[in-house]
Amino acid sequence: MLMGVAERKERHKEDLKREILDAAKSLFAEKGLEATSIRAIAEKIEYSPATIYLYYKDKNEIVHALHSEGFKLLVSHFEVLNHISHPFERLKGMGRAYIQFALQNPDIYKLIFNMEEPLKHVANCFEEWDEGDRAFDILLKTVGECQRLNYFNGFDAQQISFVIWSTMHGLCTLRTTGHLSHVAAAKANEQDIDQLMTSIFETFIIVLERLKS
Amino acid sequence: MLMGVAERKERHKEDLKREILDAAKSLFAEKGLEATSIRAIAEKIEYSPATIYLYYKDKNEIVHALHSEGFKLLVSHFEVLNHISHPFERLKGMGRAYIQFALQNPDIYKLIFNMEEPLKHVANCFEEWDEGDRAFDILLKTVGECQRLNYFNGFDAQQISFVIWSTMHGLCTLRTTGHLSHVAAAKANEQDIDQLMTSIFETFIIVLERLKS
DNA sequence: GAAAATTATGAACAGTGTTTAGTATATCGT
DNA sequence: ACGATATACTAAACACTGTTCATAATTTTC
Repeated sequence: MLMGVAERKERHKEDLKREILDAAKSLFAEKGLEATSIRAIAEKIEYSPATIYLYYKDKNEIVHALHSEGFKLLVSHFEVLNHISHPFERLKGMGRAYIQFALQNPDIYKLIFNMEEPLKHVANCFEEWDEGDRAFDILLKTVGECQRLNYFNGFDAQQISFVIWSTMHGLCTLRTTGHLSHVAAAKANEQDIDQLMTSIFETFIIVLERLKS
Repeated sequence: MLMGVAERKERHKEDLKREILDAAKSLFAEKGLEATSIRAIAEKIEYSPATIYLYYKDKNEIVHALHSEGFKLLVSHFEVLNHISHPFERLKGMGRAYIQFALQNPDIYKLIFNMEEPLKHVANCFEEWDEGDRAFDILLKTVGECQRLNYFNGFDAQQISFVIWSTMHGLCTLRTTGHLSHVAAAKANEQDIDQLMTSIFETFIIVLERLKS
């Protein structure tokens, strides 16, 4: 077999993996995770269901591929903010990026955070969540830099980082599951739900700012 | 038909509903939500799968019954704290109760919060989430009382309530999905995960206390 | 005890993820 | 160019799932 041919086939193979992933992503976004069948993905890319299994071991592997991709996207959103020199301003930017990511990719967000990962594969887990750890490290580092400017005085950087992550994650989760909208509606708060979310975020920022001594 | 007989049958019917619910709850806790089949529930109570459908319309109705029960349990955990006169102490108690509830009933917790409710039934939704709204109202009221003691000065009670809910919910969700453990492990923080969670909670309490003017 | 109403079920339907045996297709050495 | 070989693909089946429905068993009523 010629060298070039092998490459072309390899490329084609990668292309099909991408096609599968894209089809899966769009169907997940449209119908949800559980409601999307392998057969539906296969039909979308005009292949037999069995073909999917030549490119991905199972449905979980597809989910994890999207998981990994989603995380890299989130981290890339963070890295854009590196140019902001003031760490607290950067922290604010990260919060906004986090919210934006959750709102723009609600299904990927749920995929990443709201699902207990299949405990099985250990090796994979490490690889996947390296991204997660990196994201947390960026947060931790930023909080540390803030402390040198007298933010979060007297607090442990890691603890504060966990609190911040919890708050942002909780807010996004309540939003994407619809619970925020529900309670807001019950409180006759008819304003735009995203505006409510933004104002909650801003309140949180003010809370954090008050921790500056 | 005698009057007493009708009552007895009605009681039996209620008993079987309970049996189904208990079987479902234990199986959900053991195997998870999606992994538990109607057939498995039926086998556990030693009835035919079809029988389940004489007592519950669908699997969703079973889930919602547990949902409703779980919420009432949470609210009851809150109401025990009514005797605490100092509102901020009561708020702390609520936080602890919330965490305890999430840790002791992780599957019910996920059921309530981490699932987008089937959008279908409107009437049901209202009933179910009355409990949710009540829980939020209790929080809101407590925050309001705190403000009269100069806590959260200059903040809107509703906004602060949402921030508090977000933080607690985020913390519990990160815990029950295993993400907290993962990142903590990566940070070589080998201490007990529940202890970590408690200390994050305490840090959050200190943050809130700093908002007292 | 017979009739009527209630309660329980076996079997089936349409769907799921996944495996396998077998078929096309493309590449290879000659 | 052709037969052999390796690759890519798929139809069919398996063991599940939630759910329905006609039928059977049981209980209650008269």
